[in-house]
Amino acid sequence: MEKKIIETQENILDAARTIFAQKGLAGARMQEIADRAGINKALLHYYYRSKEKLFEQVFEEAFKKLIRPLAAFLADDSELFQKIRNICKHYNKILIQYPFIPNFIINEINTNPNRIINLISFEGVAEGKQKTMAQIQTAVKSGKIRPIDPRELIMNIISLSVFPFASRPITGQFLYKNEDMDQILKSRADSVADFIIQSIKI
Amino acid sequence: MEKKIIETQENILDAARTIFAQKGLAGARMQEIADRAGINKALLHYYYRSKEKLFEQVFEEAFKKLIRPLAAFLADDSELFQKIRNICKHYNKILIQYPFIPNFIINEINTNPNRIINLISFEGVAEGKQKTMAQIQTAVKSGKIRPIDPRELIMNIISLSVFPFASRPITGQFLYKNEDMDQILKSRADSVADFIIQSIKI
DNA sequence: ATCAAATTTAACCAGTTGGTTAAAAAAAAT
DNA sequence: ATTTTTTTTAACCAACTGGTTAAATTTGAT
Repeated sequence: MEKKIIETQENILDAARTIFAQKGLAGARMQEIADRAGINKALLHYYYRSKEKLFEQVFEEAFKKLIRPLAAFLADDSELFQKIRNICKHYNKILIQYPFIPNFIINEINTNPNRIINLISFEGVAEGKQKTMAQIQTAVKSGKIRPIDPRELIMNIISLSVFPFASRPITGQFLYKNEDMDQILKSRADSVADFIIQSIKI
Repeated sequence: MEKKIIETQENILDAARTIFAQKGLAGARMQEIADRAGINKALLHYYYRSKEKLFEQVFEEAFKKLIRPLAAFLADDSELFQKIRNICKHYNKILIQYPFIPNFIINEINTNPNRIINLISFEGVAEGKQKTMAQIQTAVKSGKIRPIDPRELIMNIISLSVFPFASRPITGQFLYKNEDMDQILKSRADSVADFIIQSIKI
């Protein structure tokens, strides 16, 4: 029995991820999620009491998928340039897999800013941030890299890693008409890190 | 009489911009838009036949606000570095004014990809793109800048200019707790251009 | 004062949506 | 074979939503 239960639960979550990411909380329909999961509405409510509960689970899971690895990379002991390469490579990999997460999160937090409250102060993300910021400042002082505000550098790394995926429906059309965007986005992994390092190194 | 009409129309559009940007097409309520415009629902429908029509107007207007200046800057004859500075400065200025536009557009195109069809092949944006891409390639060949794929450079410029605004509710919380984000985003205008130019110049 | 346009009031409607319920049926566990 | 759990069926409901209507009222222009 266990397997069937887990399978159904996973079918529901899969469907919910797709529908919520595409249409948001307000635009998603429980009936559509049920259809896509291959079950009926009654069973959907049997597993997840309400749309809101289902959404929260999907949302939190998606949020963690982005913030956890960031926290991990920021907290580790790699040398700065290597750290930058690691983050770029990892975000590229994870966003190839789940390209709709950034837009999904940004949009839903924009709609309901309260949602971020439960998720800040998250699993040592603050410590990692402090650590890497200190690392950047040291690199600046020792003359390893050009002067730059640490937070701005982190912002630039995230922007370059994430935005091309979030804006794909538009920039893909605008810059790469009908070409294989998957391939293009994949190939950015290394060049983005190079772009950043080139900018800060002396 | 004319003035009142225009004033009411503008009140409606203002309200619609705010509500649609915050909640999207699906999440917005006509009643809420009417309330915010200081009128009633009957009058709202008297001016704009349907939610969809009202939304289309707001959406198209927002889309143009981002794409037109991009097309203009890409098409003009400035020297490359100056062009980069121009785009960064202009997007910074316009996004300080309308910070919710990027997320609004990205999200709504993601929800309904058909919306982009009417808006591509837009006011010579393709020509501008070609022109600047050629300019970048020339700069690479002449040894003025390091080798880089022109489209990737354009993507990086847009990413660095736009993403900090789109992701503000999250990155603001994460990187700049409780600080004056307006001031911080404003101050990026020049440093972003420097960051890019530093990366590509020889 | 008169006329036309703008705005309000308030009731109404049909369709949709999240959610419930109870009984039956199917599947799995014992 | 019996019991328990999962799933379906199908009908139902209350709340909400976009949109309409018609009459009354206000407002501005002439």
